[in-house]
Amino acid sequence: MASIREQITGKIRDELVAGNFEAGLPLRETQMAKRFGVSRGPVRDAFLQLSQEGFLAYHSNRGVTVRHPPALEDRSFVASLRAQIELYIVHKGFEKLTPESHKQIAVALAGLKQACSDKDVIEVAKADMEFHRSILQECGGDDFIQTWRQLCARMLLTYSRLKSFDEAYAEHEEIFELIKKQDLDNALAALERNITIAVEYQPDSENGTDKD
Amino acid sequence: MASIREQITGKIRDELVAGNFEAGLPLRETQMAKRFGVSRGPVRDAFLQLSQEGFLAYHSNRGVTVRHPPALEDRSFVASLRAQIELYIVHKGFEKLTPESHKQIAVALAGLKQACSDKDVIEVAKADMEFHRSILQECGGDDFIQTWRQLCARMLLTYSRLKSFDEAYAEHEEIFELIKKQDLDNALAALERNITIAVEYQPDSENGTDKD
DNA sequence: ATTGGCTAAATTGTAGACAATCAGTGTGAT
DNA sequence: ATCACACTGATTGTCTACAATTTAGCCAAT
Repeated sequence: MASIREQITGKIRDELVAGNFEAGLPLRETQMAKRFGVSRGPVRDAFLQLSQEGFLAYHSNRGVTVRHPPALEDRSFVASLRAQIELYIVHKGFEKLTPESHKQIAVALAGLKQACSDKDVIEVAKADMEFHRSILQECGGDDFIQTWRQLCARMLLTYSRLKSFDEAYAEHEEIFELIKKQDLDNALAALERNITIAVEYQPDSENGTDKD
Repeated sequence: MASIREQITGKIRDELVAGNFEAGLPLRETQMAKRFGVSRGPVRDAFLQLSQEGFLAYHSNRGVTVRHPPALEDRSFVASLRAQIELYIVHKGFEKLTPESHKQIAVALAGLKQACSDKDVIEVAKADMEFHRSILQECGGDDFIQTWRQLCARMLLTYSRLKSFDEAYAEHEEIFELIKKQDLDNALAALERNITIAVEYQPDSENGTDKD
């Protein structure tokens, strides 16, 4: 069973991805603790972790605030870094994939399918990441997952998929099929398209960050 | 004045960079708390933060262990990502640099000079990072500094400069001079050389990481 | 009107005690 | 001999209370 800290971290992260809190808004330890019916300790830990993950900005003695999404001009660079990491890991670990690996990825893909058919944007965003994460995991990319997560966090703060749910799912299914067929080159190309295309023509225009 | 958590985090990080703890070694909250004469709270926070920074590996209910350095084959990729971030930020913020910015960077450079003349490897490593950090800061790269830090952490776990202290200093001084001269192209080239060259021909051969 | 410092409320930072969990060890049944 | 299971010591996870810090409002002095 997951610890309270992990549960709290997940719940707050979900709300941040969902955009329930506007950028710059301060989150109070007491407020969250009361809301989830726990003490401030785990909430504090969650705030610290989410700050490190890039969702919150931490200010000494003044608490945390919801971090602003990256500037418009930086988003494609973030996507580029993320794509490079995924391509590197998949390229490196492609050989090691077993039928068991495929099964794990298939589970994640099924989650995405469900989320898409439910038309639940937040669940789609989470399932999208989980699909990619499972691939990285199976390719033995543990060493880079933390950095990858940070970049994803930056992208998730502005998540708004342009494509229809059906198209979104189809893209990922294609990636999975190419992986199963062991067609490395086309799998990498499909991955790259999927990552970098999502960042174009974002409506949002906020920017900046904070740090003490 | 810095909070206890920040002080503890810094001290432990220094020791990790210094290589005082071998990879895989578990660090105990009680042990560190006693050692620094504080309660477990701040130590716990420090462990959590250092885990996110990439220095420690966190295991649910079982504490943290010193993380293994990246596999030999991955190190140049880490360096490449780090270089891309620095080049991107400097390229983007070069215009914004003011005489005051130059002053800030000069301070960091002076710190490096001191560390080099003291021939203190750990201090050099820290001053090296601080020099680069100050440049990124002045170029307005706050948004990427966290990710940059993670990559640096991965590199620092195997820090062992091949060049002499004098050469190391000279490289950074050159970067600074080119920045002052506003020679963007050569500054970027010098930066890239400085970052990517340091990673070649490392003796170490440890690898891997852990995650629960 | 503006600045400066004082006070009080809200909030984060730290300490210490207790609960939950895990790794190892020994014991007994098969 | 081997496996299952309870027990124990060590360690992390959580809670509550208290200390330190910041912020905002107020009042007096210029």
